[in-house]
Amino acid sequence: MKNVTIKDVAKAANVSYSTVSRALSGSPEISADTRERILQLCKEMNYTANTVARAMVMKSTKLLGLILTDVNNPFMSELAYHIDRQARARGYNIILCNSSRNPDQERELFELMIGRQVDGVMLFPSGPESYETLRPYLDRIPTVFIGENLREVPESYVSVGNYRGAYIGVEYLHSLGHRDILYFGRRRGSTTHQLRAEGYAAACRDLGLVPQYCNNTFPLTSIKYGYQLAKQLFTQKPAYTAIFAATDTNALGIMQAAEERGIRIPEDISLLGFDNIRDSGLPRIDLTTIEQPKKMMASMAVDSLLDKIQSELAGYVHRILTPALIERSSCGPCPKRY
Amino acid sequence: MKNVTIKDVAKAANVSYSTVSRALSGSPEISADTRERILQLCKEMNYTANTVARAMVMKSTKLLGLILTDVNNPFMSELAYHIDRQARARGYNIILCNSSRNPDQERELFELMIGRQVDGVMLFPSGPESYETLRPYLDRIPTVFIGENLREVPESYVSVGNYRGAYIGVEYLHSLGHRDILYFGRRRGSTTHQLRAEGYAAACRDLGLVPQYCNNTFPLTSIKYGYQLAKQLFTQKPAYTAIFAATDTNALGIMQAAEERGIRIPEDISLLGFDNIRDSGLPRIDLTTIEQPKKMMASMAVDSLLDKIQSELAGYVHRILTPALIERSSCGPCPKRY
DNA sequence: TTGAAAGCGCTAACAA
DNA sequence: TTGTTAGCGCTTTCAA
Repeated sequence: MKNVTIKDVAKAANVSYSTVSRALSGSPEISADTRERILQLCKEMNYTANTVARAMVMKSTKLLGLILTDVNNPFMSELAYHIDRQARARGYNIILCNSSRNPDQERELFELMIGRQVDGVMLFPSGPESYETLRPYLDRIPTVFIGENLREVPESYVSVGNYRGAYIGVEYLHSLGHRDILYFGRRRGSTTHQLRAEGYAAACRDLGLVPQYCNNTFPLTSIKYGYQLAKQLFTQKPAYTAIFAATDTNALGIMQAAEERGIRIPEDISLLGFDNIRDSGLPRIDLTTIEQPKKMMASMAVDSLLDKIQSELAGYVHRILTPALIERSSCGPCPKRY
Repeated sequence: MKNVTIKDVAKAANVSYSTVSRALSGSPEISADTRERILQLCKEMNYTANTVARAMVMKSTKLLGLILTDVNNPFMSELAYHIDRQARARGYNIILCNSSRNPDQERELFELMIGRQVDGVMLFPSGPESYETLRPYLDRIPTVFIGENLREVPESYVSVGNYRGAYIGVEYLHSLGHRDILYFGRRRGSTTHQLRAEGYAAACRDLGLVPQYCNNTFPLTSIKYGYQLAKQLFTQKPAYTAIFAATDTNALGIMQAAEERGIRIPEDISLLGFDNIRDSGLPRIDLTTIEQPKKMMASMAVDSLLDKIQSELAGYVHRILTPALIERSSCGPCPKRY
């Protein structure tokens, strides 16, 4: 399994190994003749440049760390896919790690990334406190936060306009005739949730609606918790004709609870999600939702990070992408009475 | 952004840098005194060992390549999650790449992995021909194939018992009273599909059933193609009471087409899938299916690969895991008449 | 128990 | 245009 090195090629070509290096790097300080000869030889000998050795002297591994809470989450796996593509297009590869939403692991992973000399890291923070716990590392390695909106924080991030997304969601439901819209699943301690809830509240105010909430008291957001919350909610008589779920996962939980209870969507109540995870487009689910432009987020995250790496500037950039409404079949006109 | 090196620590501790190296590596050739002192100093100075430099001399990066066709596929993202966890538990990290089912990219990625000196690679092959096209690399770098069953090939792989899974699927439908079972979505050119179809055929033979097929003529398997196929299928009068879909994605497409046509599942026809992707457990979908034990596959893949790396043995291992039936709500007793 | 020195495969400055 | 050499940060002989 011993690989061919630059020296082996040099010996075979009867030149010094720096000449080989020049041929490979496309340096102009070499005759076209020898270059051709050497390149040819490299092919024949099956030479593959040792990226690790190069990284040592170049002080750049062309490796980017991607720390997600869980690739298995459909939102993040989509992000991961596009991040890989975009990074590769720019000559970088990805080291993927899952923090499992564990702040300790998150810290360990940063340590690990630094040891691995990655050129930068993209982080899907496990919570709003990640910024604090990772503070010591942030000026040791270029970092871009992604997904979770870290408001007022002097670090680069890319995120969707959560406030705006919630706002247009309410506008949409209002345009369908709904006047009593329940906001479902707001979770304390998540900046993203706060922003969405604020957007909802603002839209209600502007449209003259009375905000109603069903808050998520669980420590995180998942279909299961959404289901449990909704099950409880549905024991009470509804004072709303539409539910705006804080996330698609919440919406999926609501769907399940509604089905069990014989509540029809959208005939009895309209249901609007947020995120547009892959699941939401599945047959039988077909959830109307606010889209996070994941491909664009991935692009922006990689670009921001590479900018940061290349410019060595100490500054930061917040990129907020525009959310869009995806109309499917879970929202309908407001029923006459309930 | 300059990182502290072993030399900096040595200078501060007033020892040679090989002494620092010893302290860090837990070598016994050092007094407990100096070790403590140095370790303490490392902490204070925020020293993080440079893994790249270590890799050069150790000739091991502790990095594993993971080449998937698409992390965004729910089956693969689940695999990726568990592979990361298992690899990390054993001191390795993952470089993730997507081949997008493109054989050229697959080749390039192997080249890339070799250049990066990964200790081994796990490959979800883009097709049965991957084995051939990647042939030249397979003895340059330890490789384990995963997911797609490469029958009769002298390379290590981990896979599920596809034949067996299809067999128990038919048995299950038979036990519900079904006698006319359509096998849906078999695709030419996929070994996995061949094995499943053979298992189906064998079970039919053993149970005295007449096999019926609806083959997938598209170049790959997806919900969309499953839907198109099913839409076409449903224009004809059914001669079956149950459909065994070759994959869960096919089954999801069938569900969509059935819904459009007013065909109820499982009242009118029973539907059985294969894979147990995350989608299948979603509310409203709740597909009965044959499970691929993904966590176990991930474990086995990592373990097999590390075995191969450590033992330097030229042999290969095929690990075939046992599939299991996951009962949900898409299969029911055979209706009296149709 | 510690230090000195070689070397991993490569790039780049300097010489020829 | 080509060769020589130092050095990236580390591990590991070999000497002291």
